[in-house]
Amino acid sequence: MRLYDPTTGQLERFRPEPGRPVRVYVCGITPYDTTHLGHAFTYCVFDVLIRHFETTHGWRVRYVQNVTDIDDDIVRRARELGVGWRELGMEWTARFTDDLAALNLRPPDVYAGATAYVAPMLGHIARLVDGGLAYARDGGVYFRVDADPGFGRLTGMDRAEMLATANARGNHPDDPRKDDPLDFVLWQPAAPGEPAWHSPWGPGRPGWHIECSTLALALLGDRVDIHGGGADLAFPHHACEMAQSEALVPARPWVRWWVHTAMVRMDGEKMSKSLGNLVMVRDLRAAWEPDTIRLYLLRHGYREAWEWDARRLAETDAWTQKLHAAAARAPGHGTALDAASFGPRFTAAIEHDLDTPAAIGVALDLADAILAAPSGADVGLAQDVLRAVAGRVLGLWLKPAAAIAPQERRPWPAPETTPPDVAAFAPAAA
RNA sequence: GGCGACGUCGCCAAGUGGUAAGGCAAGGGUCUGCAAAACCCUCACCGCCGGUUCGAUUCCGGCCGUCGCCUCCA
Repeated sequence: MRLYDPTTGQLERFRPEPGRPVRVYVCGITPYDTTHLGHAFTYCVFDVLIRHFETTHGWRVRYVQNVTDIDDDIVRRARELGVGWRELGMEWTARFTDDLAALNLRPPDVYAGATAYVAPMLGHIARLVDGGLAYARDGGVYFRVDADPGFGRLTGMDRAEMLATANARGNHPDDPRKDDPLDFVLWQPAAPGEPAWHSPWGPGRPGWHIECSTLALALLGDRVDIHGGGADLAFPHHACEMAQSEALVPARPWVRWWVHTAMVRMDGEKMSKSLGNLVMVRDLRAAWEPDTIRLYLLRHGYREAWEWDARRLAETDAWTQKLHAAAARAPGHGTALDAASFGPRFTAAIEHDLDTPAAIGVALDLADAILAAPSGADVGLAQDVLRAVAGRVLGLWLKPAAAIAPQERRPWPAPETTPPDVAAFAPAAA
């Protein structure tokens, strides 16, 4: 398969490492107000990629996704709402996974909350400190960006540029605890009343970036084949992950393939929590077939930013009707419809940098052929092809939501979590 | 400012070194008591300026414009 490699800027041939499963890590959500179309787009893209690996190539895939279940935003929002941060996170995570399961997304093999991996994170942080790559100060621990000459290379920026930019933007370049404005937090000291875990540096909670490094290292080993996420994570999140992880493992590169999905816009601006311009999957589900939502997402290439457009969604519904009608047509016993060319055409589209828009086009052509076949024609084999490409790879249900049996859905597990060491911190809170 | 992406008919959008799919909208028509639906037909020299070439919308350079990222973010 040819897949865009941001380190070379070109399409490169992807293959698994011999004798190993394809190790896929996709950065998950921070659950406090999800799931908007942007989230759905990202996870849907990786769902098709993984389905293609498993179904078309027969490769074994080990898929890990995290949940940032402890975070400033969660703590803040919980306080605003007067609910527990854990309950808030669990509720939004459940909504997220329910939305994705409704859209027929394959669950990860391991779905892990950051809080379930605090202990190994502390181990990693300690190793970074011991190695001189990080320093502890006033209860916090910071990664010394200086220590990694290649820091930020993923986005092609050099250090001076990042520094100049950060300073020009007035982004806390003079946090007294940090040696360098670009240094980032590995362990954050907890304020009184906040959830906290014990650490050698005092009560606190993990920084954002370390969680993904630790989860990937713990669950996928020293190397990741595909590390994915939204394009907005490329910097700094993935740059920081890379710096940490490559300081902890010998593998170079630690990640063989970074895959970033483009942003979804609304009214010309990125759809994001902070702007509040969100289209929620939950709301769409009330009005449209799951297949329509899936097709609508996948009709956009994963590297091309696109704009939310209700009219296009409505248009896409016509595709759903066509595909459903083709899948539901009575097979017949007459002359068999020759659909042999559609499978290879479909696969060629997917193999070309996951060109889902083109792949959908092939599926629609196939549906046209099935529907246009003479009355009584045997379309059974053609329908098998349709189910293979549009069903198993694109992940469509190929039938209305009302016809989907409960046991056909693959619910996502609740993420693993671990409660904070409240007892150790409670006195300070009081 | 730096890095990156993009700029194709009113809107959305595919695509190619040899004069550009499709959808929506619009206009015309068939049908119909009128209308709707359905079906048929019509509708673009591809941001601007150079260069390469027999020939560029498609390749290269510059410009203009839009968007994204630059420690909240899928």
